[in-house]
Amino acid sequence: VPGSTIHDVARRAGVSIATVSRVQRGSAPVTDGTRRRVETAIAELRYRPSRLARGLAERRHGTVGIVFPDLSGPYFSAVIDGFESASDNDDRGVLILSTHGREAAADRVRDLAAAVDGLAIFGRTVPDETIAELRSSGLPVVLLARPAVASADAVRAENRTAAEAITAHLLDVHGHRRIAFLGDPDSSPDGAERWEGFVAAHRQRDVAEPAGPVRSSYREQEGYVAARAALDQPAARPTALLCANDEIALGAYAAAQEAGLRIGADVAVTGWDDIGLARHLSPPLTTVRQPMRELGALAARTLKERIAELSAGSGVAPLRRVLATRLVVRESCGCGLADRR
Amino acid sequence: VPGSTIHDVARRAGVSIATVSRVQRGSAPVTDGTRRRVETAIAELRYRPSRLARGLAERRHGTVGIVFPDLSGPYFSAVIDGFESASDNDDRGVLILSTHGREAAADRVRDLAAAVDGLAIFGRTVPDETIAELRSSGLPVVLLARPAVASADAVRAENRTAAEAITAHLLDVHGHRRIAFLGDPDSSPDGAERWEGFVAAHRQRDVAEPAGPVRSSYREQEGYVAARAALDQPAARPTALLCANDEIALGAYAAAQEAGLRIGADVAVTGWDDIGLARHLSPPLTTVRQPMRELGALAARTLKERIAELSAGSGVAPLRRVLATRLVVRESCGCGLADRR
DNA sequence: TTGTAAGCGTTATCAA
DNA sequence: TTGATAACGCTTACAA
Repeated sequence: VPGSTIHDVARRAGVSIATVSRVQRGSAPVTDGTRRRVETAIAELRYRPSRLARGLAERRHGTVGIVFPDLSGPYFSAVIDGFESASDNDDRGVLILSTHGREAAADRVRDLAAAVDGLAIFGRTVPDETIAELRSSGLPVVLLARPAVASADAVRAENRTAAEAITAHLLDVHGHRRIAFLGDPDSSPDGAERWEGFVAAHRQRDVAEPAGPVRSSYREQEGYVAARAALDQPAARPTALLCANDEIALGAYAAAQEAGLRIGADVAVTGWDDIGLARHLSPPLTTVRQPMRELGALAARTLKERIAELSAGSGVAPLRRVLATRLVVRESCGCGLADRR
Repeated sequence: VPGSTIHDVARRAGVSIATVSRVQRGSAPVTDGTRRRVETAIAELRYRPSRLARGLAERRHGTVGIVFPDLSGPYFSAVIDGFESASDNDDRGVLILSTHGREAAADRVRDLAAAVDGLAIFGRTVPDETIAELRSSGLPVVLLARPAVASADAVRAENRTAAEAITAHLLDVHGHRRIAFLGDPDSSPDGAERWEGFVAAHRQRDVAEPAGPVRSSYREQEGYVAARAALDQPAARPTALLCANDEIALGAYAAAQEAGLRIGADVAVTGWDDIGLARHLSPPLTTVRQPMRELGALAARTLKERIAELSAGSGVAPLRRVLATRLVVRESCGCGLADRR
């Protein structure tokens, strides 16, 4: 019985559509007999209320959205996983959008915004003004891995201190004096903060200011190219490569091996994220672990709360949450060299 | 001006709502002057038609859905990426749902079905009858990595022949006679077919029938446990581990190393999927590559076509598409041992 | 406890 | 070229 409506059910059960509505959402008392008749009709007709119609009447979509710059790679996948899991408990649909780095993103995001009760927005996918606009229309928005803006909530993972820590490790423990930063401070807020921490660690010590970043997107392929370029400086070849994420580090592994350099011994390499593969590499990758799944989950929970508040009508200050990250020392930095096979 | 409606715009522009609708969707000719007034009003009010209302009137949701058993791991993430990319070109929202292996899945899927114009369903997330029910309600459904059912379209990657090929490689090239299959034929159609190919390869040759599968989910952790169990048979320790996916193989790597076995030399290990990390392992993993991103993209394109046909009203036979997979021989099977560092 | 009817914000059909 | 107005399928006062 394809696409039966509330009217079909009402007719079949010999009641009004109001009663059907009451039965199926339990919003008001209904006599046992009536309820049974309605339930039977619902079952027989396989009736499911139209989400569109219900949403229109209730003035809510029953969905939340999440916007990414890109969907590939373990990082985003972990965030989605966390976001979906947390939303799911709340029986909300999850709409997902990737801007694919396009410029026309703002428009698609506005489109998406018109289809959800709340929106999580990642990094630099849309300009600040779009976010402000969304907020001013009353839509709950939580920002991910991105500086706070307007009255939107913001959750992110700590970058600066961890970047200082990993740089310090290279500088102090292993005595490196020429470390190259592989990544792009301009492409993402995360990248910028990691770069800052990197520079700060140098300044806090009495060592030469580091050279500018060797630009690379977060992809392995570009990481490889950047690492080659960095390593191809006979005069001042860096002795360590601090990569802005693990995928870049992967590219660096390949480049180093090609150059006949042993990772850990001849050149140190570090990553960021601690994706699943990091500990399986040889040598295992020293990196910074960030709680990606938790990031997504927290965003979803925050959104849920805000949506609830909207009807409750309380006015809480925007959330600013920074999740802890932690240095994971393995062997690619040069630690535990003796253990290497 | 939060949440202005078509009426607000009409009032402001001094026209009827019908005219606003015509202007903003270009469905009928409108005088230049009128158009301009309406456009101005739209801009000033930042008007965006409600998707709910529009959907109700147009009888379409403007979204497609995709259902997974699980969202973690590189495999699903690649499929999502492909699916989203292909849907995006069509300006459709993508609703994503993970059943998390729960039994109550059917109900959530039916829920989701009430919110989309088409649905892609993965593996064994819902029972056949649910699929038939969905189809009979007229909803376009495409099945992923799953046997065809009812009138739903189905796309999947080839398993059996590839499983035969990789088993043959182990049997013929490397002369193994005791190969353990790590995975669970009962948990997914893919797993079942891989197991069948594995057994078939044995039967086609004059070798002993393989032992039953060593059960393992597709997770690294369980793969590790299964590999330990397999390797812990002093009497008849297998000389090769054929894993149902790369993550299980990862667990097998750990187990083998723990047992003091050199992978490739003392024990062969093979995987399935060719996830990014496979070639970065040491030794690099011999596996079967399947086009995961393409699988998702094809599902999305198929859905799009079916949805278009629905209004056009043509009645094509359900699609049955099997994407090619291919054996990727690296070193974990024992090949190129001399090159090993 | 149940029914009637007024929305919810669009699209689309008819007239004018 | 424009404007009324009837759907679209549901929720929810308000009456009975």
